[in-house]
Amino acid sequence: MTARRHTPLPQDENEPISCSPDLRLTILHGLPFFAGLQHEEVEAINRRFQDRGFEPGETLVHAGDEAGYLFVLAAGKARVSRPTLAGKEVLLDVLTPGEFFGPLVPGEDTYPDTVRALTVVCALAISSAEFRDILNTHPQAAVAALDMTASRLQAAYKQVHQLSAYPAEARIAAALLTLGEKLGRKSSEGLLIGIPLSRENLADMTGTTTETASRVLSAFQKDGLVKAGRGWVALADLARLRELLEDF
Amino acid sequence: MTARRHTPLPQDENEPISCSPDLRLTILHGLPFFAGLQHEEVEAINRRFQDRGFEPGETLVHAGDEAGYLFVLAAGKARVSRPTLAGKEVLLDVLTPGEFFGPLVPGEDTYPDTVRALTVVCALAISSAEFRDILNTHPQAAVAALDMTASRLQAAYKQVHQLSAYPAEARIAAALLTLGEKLGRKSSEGLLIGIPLSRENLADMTGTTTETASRVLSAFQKDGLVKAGRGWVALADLARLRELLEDF
DNA sequence: CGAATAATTGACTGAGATCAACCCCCGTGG
DNA sequence: CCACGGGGGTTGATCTCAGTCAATTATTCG
Repeated sequence: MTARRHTPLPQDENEPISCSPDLRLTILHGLPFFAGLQHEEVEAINRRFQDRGFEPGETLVHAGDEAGYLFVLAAGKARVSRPTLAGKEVLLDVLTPGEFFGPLVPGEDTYPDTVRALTVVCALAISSAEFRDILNTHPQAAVAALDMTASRLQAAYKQVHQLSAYPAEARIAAALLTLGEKLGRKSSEGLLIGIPLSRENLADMTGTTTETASRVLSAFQKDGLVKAGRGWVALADLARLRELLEDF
Repeated sequence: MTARRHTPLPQDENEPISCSPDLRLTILHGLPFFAGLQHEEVEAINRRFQDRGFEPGETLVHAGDEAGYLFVLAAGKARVSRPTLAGKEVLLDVLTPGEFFGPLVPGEDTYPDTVRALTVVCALAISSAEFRDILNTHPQAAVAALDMTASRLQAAYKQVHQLSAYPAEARIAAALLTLGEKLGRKSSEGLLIGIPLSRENLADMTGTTTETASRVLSAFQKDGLVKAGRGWVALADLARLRELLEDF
């Protein structure tokens, strides 16, 4: 028996922000990139971006496609995954507003990863060359980009470490805790992970299979560590979940 | 029978560059960070760094230590590894001249990783705050730092992907090819990997054990793909190694 | 209500970890 | 020079975690 029928996920908390022109400026101002800049500077930068909206599930870019544009995620969440030759997908990251992806140095000619919208997404697109120009003329933006990239690098290192050293159970616990930190919101079920999260997704990000993810999650649920249903997971006992990680 | 007795590694090609004061300027000028700057600017920057030399095997920073300084690797090579609670080490990266590590944003208070010199190393140390100041005032340096970090992020993603999707044999082949690209030099044995590389090292970076690394390497050797001995590996047949990777 | 998709559960299998014995270098000191 | 010792490397036997295959049950949606 699962914890509750229907999804407890805010199903249309579709953040009402779309890509409407009048909101772009506000959004840009709020981005860590341009936090310290003058209004006129942001306006000038604003003109250099195109905006594009995406529905949940839509693909922003497809791995292998020509890397025409660099995207800055203005609103919403997106998943970055890399396809395996065997047809599987490995989930590498979840992007939140302010983060960017795409060809940073002009040499990269195809996207290595597929990026898909998890919620309603507003993305700002720009050519690699123009983005570099902005970075070169606005040191704060460059430093902000560096900070974000450095923190993503740390997250990736953490993932490498865990994949190398931990068994499946611990990796899934770790993934849940990371997701909870990044995307968690309080709910009656516990710390609810704020994106649709299937067993398959969880398997993709921990290097396991749906079956293993399901078994581990069932075990966790029986022990009262999590509550889970079709497409969602909530963390019911953070402390014991962390504790479980220590044992490796 | 191994391919050859004694190590074919250039055992004292200890790049004669030390941290001597008169060479620091030259080194700084050569770093991608400061490539486009005026001589006077580099001189000013130079004064803000301390230099520190390390012998092969010496530890630059230890995981868990207070993250006092940020280091820029001026000369030599160093390995970045993260210890497991179980006492193992996962090799995350090999740093080459120009790359940096340490607390980039002032919040990071302890080093997450251990960094050890692989060769004679000259490192330039600076406080996080001062480094940020340099980045803020020299956009090109910030963009260079971003480029390096972005490329390390890509490498880390690649590693995550491989750990999740490939079996041990393929991961080892991939690791060898990556090392060959980054550290390879031509030799009579083939493309010789220019750092001491034990089976254990290889295991650490591919999430396997010494025994598995040894078995796989033996198999590769029997097939003429590599030549290996105590502490070194050379790639004898790049094409077939790459081909082997395709089959997954 | 069905049809489609997600999740669960069980039985079987296999890649690779673990445990253990042994060999080879290579440095050291008598 | 040789005896010794230790660390890296190899090889084999066994065991186990998790992947695979397969059947069944939930849940959502048209």
